[in-house]
Amino acid sequence: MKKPIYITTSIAYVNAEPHIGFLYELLAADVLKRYHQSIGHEVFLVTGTDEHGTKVAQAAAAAGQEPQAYVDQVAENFKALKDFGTEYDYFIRTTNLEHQQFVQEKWTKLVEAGVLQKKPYKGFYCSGCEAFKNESEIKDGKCVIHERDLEQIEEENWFLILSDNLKSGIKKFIEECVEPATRRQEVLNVLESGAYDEISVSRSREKLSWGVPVPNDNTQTMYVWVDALFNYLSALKINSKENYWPADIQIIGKDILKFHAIIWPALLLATGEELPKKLLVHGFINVDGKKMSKSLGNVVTPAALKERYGVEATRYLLFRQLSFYDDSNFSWDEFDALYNGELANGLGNLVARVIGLAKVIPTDDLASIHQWIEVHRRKQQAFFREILKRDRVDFQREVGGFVEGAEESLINRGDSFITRKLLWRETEKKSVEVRAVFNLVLELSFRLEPFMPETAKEIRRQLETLESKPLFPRLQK
RNA sequence: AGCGGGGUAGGGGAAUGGCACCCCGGGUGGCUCAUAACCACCAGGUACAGGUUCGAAUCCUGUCCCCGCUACCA
Repeated sequence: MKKPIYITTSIAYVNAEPHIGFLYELLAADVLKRYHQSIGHEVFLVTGTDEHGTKVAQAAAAAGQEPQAYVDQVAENFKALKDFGTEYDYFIRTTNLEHQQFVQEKWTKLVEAGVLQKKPYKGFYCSGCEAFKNESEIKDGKCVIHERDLEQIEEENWFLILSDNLKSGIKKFIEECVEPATRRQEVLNVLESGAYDEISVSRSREKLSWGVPVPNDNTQTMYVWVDALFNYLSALKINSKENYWPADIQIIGKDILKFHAIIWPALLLATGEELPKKLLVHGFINVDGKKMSKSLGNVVTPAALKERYGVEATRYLLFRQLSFYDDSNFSWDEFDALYNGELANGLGNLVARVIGLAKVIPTDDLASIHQWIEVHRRKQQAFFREILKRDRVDFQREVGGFVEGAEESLINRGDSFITRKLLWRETEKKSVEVRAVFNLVLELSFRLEPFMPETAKEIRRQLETLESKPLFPRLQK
């Protein structure tokens, strides 16, 4: 029996409401889960929230709430992304007591392994970065990023020490598991620069009170990343599924690559755990060319997309318009154009055409539709197996329903076929051709199923009943 | 400053050394089954200057320009 597939997203930091970047990541995990399930794999998908840290405490204070009450409330907003058909199996929260206990056990192990050491530390601390800065990051006594004065701090902190041995294990991991290749190179540079040879992984309690206490050291709180990264394992422990490790696919954003490609494998190697098989790194979504931010007021929320396009079309549009592995740009106009062009005029219209024509397929012929469906299901399974063998799934292409090895979509092929064969004339004499295009739509429904599961089922329902109902009504200006 | 990403048709995006492709928009013709939808054809493109190569959007060097790593933020 093959080990079940374990897929994770990053856990979202709860100092703000969810936006479409996180939804996109979660949807990608969901699509991969559906690909695997459709070929018979068991899958466990975990997402969740990272709820510790100074910024969360500050956000709570700003909202006039106790941190726990605040995170309880925000976590619900992230859980609600299930509305988008994201079938996660477990939602991990780092304030979960079992998780915290788990992290403390791991911490103790890391100390025993000699990887964590407490050392007096004298350094320059930037309150903007919430990190100590080394010489290359300081200019004229100021942080080069924040251009603000640094605090000189002398205190004892815990450090994660990367031995040469650990580093070579990390390097191997990066070379084999990080996708896409540009990210691989980027993070290899960081590893080799030595900037992460010693990482401060605790903060004094006064500075950071909202976090997991360091075991046997009541002066220190764990750095949030140590706490957060272990969620991928604690989620399994909590569900008694430890045997699902190592993760098959971990999906993250490019901003947290260093933590996942350097610190995470270090923690795993040092505690004798296997490393994840793949780290899939996505880019960011800009809005009208600018980064999404509260101050610019250009944050696009999942709810806004859902309201305009509905869940199924939102899933389609995010994957079709945006480039998963690179940064890309969101604009309402482009989404509208794509919705009308490919979903209303393309897919929806084609299904309606075919239903109309299919009335000439002899009834006893149509009675065997279930067999046709099974044929297509098996055909798609073979295709999906091929897709999953690739280093990374090209979501943008797959969601477009392209014919294998061609730059033509099945939709265009169907429309073109109907027109060339003039299927609406003397239709009763062309039942062979009608059946061909009918089957093409069946195939399309399976192809799109990981992205638009409800639509796929609805297409098959309409084909079985020959009852036409617009799938994607045109958007009016 | 440093690190990283990028510049592809009028707009937006693909293309991991091998026919530059997709969506929107423009033009011409066709069709009227279908959601005023669809089909065919046409026009139009790799920022600039060199180099490597049988072959470069892709690799190398240089120039110009844009963006991210900067509160909030994936």
